[in-house]
Amino acid sequence: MTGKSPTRQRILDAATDQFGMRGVEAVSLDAIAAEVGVAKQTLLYWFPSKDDLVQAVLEAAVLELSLGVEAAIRATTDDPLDRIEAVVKAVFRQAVRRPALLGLVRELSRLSPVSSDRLQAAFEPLVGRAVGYLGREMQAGRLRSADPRMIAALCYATVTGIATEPQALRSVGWRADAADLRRLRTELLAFLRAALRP
Amino acid sequence: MTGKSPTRQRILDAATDQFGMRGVEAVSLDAIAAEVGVAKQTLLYWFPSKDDLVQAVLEAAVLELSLGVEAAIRATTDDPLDRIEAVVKAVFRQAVRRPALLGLVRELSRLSPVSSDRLQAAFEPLVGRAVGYLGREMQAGRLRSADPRMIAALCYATVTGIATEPQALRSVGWRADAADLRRLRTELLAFLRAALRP
DNA sequence: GCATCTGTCTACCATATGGTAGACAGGCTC
DNA sequence: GAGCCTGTCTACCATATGGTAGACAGATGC
Repeated sequence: MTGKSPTRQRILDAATDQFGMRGVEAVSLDAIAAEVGVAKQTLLYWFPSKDDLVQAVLEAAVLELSLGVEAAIRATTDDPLDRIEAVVKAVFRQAVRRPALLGLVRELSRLSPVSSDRLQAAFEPLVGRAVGYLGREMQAGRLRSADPRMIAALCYATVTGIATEPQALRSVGWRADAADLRRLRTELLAFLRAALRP
Repeated sequence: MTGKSPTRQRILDAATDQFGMRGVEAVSLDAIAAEVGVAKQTLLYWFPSKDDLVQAVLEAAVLELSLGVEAAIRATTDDPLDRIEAVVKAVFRQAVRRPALLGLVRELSRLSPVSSDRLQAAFEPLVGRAVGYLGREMQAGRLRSADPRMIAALCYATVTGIATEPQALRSVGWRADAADLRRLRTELLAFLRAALRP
């Protein structure tokens, strides 16, 4: 009943990937079960309904993202631009390791208002800290002065957009290999630095 | 058989909205028909299959976006930052008038490789012009020098992210009313100017 | 007046989907 | 070794979905 069953974990992983890449409503329980190599009823044994599965996926994803970001923040200097760079790199690292993670956030935010509220509540601590931090650094003159909530939104939109739209980005000539991804990350960091410098 | 039937147009509009907001696979033909106030068979009369409807929606959306952007470009000065601002404003205007338009692009890019290729082909002319333009302006020293393809990707990701994720943005304190949207657009323009200035 | 065409509808159908009921195999307790 | 718990499965079921077949009402042409 705890979270330690390997079957449960494999279901969670597969669901995260498929939900994030194709959308929650577009993925059937059968599809997830087939990918795991298990009967649908096994899946419903671990997660009594699709909604339970979605919620479990959400919690795991938020935890994973939060831990990665917090670790990145702790491991860097005090300079806000360095910190932001560290966070972006951490998010990118996770997006590479598991491309569906950030897409999942968007998918979940579009389901029901209930689901959207759950998502917002789950991310609130992380977001609150980020907005507070940006505000203080702006006041201290170490970042271009602006509305910190809006800047957080812009950074979020840019990073998420880049990290989750490989298909869409192909239409602007992006090649979707590792080298291009690295160059894109480099450009993104330069872009953010240029936009945020005081 | 031409595109002038009002019923056909209403179906197209409703499908654009629903596909863009909820995802193509998550929207049933019955749901679209119900919103239009028509029987599903009427829908299948105008668009023989769901895939036909998706393709028609794609073509109409690309046309609409392209026309708006081209008009904005023609109506502005030669300064690249002004031009970019005009394009962003045009895209925003369309995103406000029809919130699903940009979301639709992302949804379509995730369906099948076939659909993704159609999308890329449809946007190629517009994107090609934009990348060429950015490259020339960078060479002329009127924009910060960088890889124009990457910069196009970043601008696209930022604008699309902002314009299509109102739900997700609520988690960073965005309020989703008209005033907040205007402030967000203002910040976005300042952000882009700061990032692109030579 | 009558045939044809156009646009919409009702009646179905095969399949897929989320979910229920319950069988079964293996291990644990006593 | 009898009973129970755990994890997985097969067999169903009600509903929703994309799509087909064909009826019907009104306009058009001759």
